[in-house]
This record gives sequence, C-alpha cells and structure tokens, in this order.
Amino acid sequence: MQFPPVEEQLAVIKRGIVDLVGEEDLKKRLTVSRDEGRPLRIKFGIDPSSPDIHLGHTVPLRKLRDFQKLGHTVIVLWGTATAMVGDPTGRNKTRPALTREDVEANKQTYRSQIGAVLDIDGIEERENGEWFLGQSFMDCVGLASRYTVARMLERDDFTKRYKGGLPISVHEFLYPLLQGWDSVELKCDVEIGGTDQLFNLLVGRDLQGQEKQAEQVCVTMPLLEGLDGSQKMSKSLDNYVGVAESASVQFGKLMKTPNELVEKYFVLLTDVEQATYSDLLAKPLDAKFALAQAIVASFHGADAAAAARTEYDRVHKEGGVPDNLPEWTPDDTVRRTDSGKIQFPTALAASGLAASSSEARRLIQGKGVRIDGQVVVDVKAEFGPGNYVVQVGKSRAGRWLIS
RNA sequence: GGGCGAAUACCAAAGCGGCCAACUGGGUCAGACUGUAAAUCUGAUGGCUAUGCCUUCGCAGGUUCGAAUCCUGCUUCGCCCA
Repeated sequence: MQFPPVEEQLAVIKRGIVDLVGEEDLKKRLTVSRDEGRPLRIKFGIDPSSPDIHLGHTVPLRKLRDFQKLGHTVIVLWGTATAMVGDPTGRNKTRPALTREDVEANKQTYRSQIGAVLDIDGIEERENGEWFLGQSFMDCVGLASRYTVARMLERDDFTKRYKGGLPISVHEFLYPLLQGWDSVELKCDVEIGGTDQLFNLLVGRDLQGQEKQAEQVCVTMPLLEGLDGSQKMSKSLDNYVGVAESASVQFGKLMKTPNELVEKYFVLLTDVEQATYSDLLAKPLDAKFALAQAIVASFHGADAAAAARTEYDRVHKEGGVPDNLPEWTPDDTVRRTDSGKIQFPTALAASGLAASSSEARRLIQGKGVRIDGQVVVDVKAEFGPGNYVVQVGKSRAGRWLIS
C-alpha cells in the first residue's frame, strides 16, 4: 500500500473540519502508517434511528471518503445497540427508544444510501450490538462507574438542560460511554463526527486510555444548517434534502437554499473548487444553479441534473407544467352533483392536491389554483368529463381524468 | 415521603363565565415582486354536502340559560423540600 506524503494527507484531512484533537498524534500515526504500509482505522458511528439519510449526514461521510481515497480503512459502526438508547445530543428532551426491528430496517435503507458517497465495498462494517447486546446489567454498571456525574455534566447539552430545569434521563448519561466503548472495541485510530459529537468522541479517548490503548484522534465536521437557514438539517424539521430523493425534487429543494448558505454548501457538499464557486457567488442565482447541479449530479448523474435544471426553468420561469404529473381519476366515493359533475373544492381534496376541502377553498380564493394554466377563483366551479391539468402553487400539480 | 404549579391548534404562548374556531409570534401554505421555490411585502392557517352547520382548549363527570374559562375525580408533566 502506497500512501501519499504525510503533509499532503494532513492537508486533505484538515479541509473543512472544525476540531482536530490530537493533531501531533495523527502526524505520528500517519508516518508510521506510511512507513509500514498499513492503513489507519477510521471510525464513524451511525445510529440507524431514522430511515433516510440527507445531505447533513453526507458531510462526515464525505470526510470519510477523503480518508478512503488516501488509502485508509473506514469502519462504519452501526449503532444497533445505541440507537435503542437514543443519543441525547442536541435535544432538549428525551426521545423515545426504538425497537430492534425498527433499527434493522433503518440500517438497511441507510446502507443502500451511504453508497452514494462512500465506496461501500471498501468499508469495514461492524455493529455495536456485537458487544453490547450480550452484556449483563452488571457490565453496564461497571461501565457507568468509569465516569463521574460531574464530568458528564461538563457536556454542554447536559449543562444547559440541567440549569434550565429540563429533564435528563439516567440512561442518557450512558450514551457517551457506549459510544466511547465502541472505540475501545474497534481499536480505532481516528473517529469522525459532527461538532456536536465532540464530547462523545473525547469520552472514547478517555476510555481507550483507561484500557491502555492508544487514544483516538478526534475529527469533527461542521453541522449543516437546513434549508430554513438556521436550524440543523433534519428530517423532523423538514428542512432537508434527502439522498434518495429524485433529481427534480433535490434540484427544487436546493434552489430554496438561502443565499447566505450557498457558499457553505459548496464547501461541504461538493467537489467544486473554491476558485470556481467564489466567482459565482457574486451572482446568487447562477451560484445556486451551479450548486444544485453539482449536488444533484453527484447522486443522479450529470444528465439527470441537466434535465432537472430544464424542468425547473420551465416550471418556475415560464409557469409551465412539471414532468411526470401524477394522474387522478375519481372513484365512486367522490361526491358528484345531480348533473354528474364534481365540485372544485371536493375534487382538489379528493385528488390529494389539497389537504381538505376547506383548504382547497382557501387556495382557490387566494388565486393559488390553475386549471390548464388559467387561474380559477370560482369556488363553485364544477368539472364534467374531461382531461384537466391542475396546478396548486408552483410545487403541486396533477392531471385529472374525469369520466 | 411531603408541598406547589401546569396541561390551549404543527410549536411557543394569550384568553380566566357569553363579544371564542379562540390574541400574538414562529412555522407552513398561497399571492405580489425578483432571470431564485433566496430576501422583502400581503393574505390565509379545525372540518363539512358551505354565507349555514358540526367538532375543538389533557380525560371523565358536574354547576349554569350559557364553560377553554367555575367545581369534583382521573391522567400526565414540571418545580421545591426531605
């Protein structure tokens, strides 16, 4: 195995990161690794606690890919045990635990999605259920004895909750210990996580030290704000772009990126060179198009990205109709008038373009609904047999086939 | 173990006997504007067979012509003292 020179590797590793705990140590290990032709072991833990991954997850994954490209071994640690505990990080209240079945199902979908960023065949996969699920309660007590409550409370998130009078469950104290113990089991050289993981990563160092192992180097990546521009990207806040979403959905969502975030997205989510995007930033719209195309292309290929761009222009610049309109044909349950027609609000609600007929009325009266390109504001409009293209705002559309 | 307090729509938070489908902010949705689904501004934001009707303020009862508002019990959560 031939590794690049240490300084060269360091430059790649340090790009875009926030913290690097143990930098001197990393240099030494890279040197030894290069001399002996042995790759470093890079750990990344994923708790399969939700079914899909989004761009926020890809930030550390891209750093892992950097390590892969340098020739090191990436270990993806599936938190099959820890997912059931629930990482308290960044939460102001405890979250419900998952069942083993949930975790297994989530792991499978995650696995199929991280391949979009990582060379999935080159990774080593482990599960922390291997060592945790068979342990006894006394083992757990033993692990808990390794850290003090005061040290746990050093963690920012616990401090805030404690001072703020918010609840902290006892099991939440166990989470950092579990994650740290994973590092002991894996004897890893480096662990990567988001900045919010720093405390947990450091616990890993401590536990490895207690076990007379070399202490892992900790690398943290910035957290990615979501499309709302303020909060961390997450599915529950619905400010995310999913890895598995279609090209046109990804493209549309990325065009919604606040202008201030475009540069950060370039840095953390694309391979576009700084020289290229910094020129673009002067023209926010062009920059955003370039960003969206680069990201969509990385998941769906350049052709799909170009097609998404074309569709976007047609729908948003020219007020046109999107590709792949979902079709709707009313079934027998849809109410009709005496003459066999369907009332406008009823149809909107039944076809799924509006959540309820009341919402449909509001949309109609707010000039938000177009039939075959024409705004229709008459709530009493009725639809007889025919083929209609219905658009609600810019993002919802469908074709009605009424007989 | 003892004491105190809180539960209101997606979230936060007003309302404390009729003027309440419920103030306000956030979010969301729609509109205007802009080569952006950015920013800014405007409007909407329980449901329905729709100018009327029905169901909402933790749950179950009760008082009253009338309750989100008062009473009783229950549930959940938080705080304080031990």
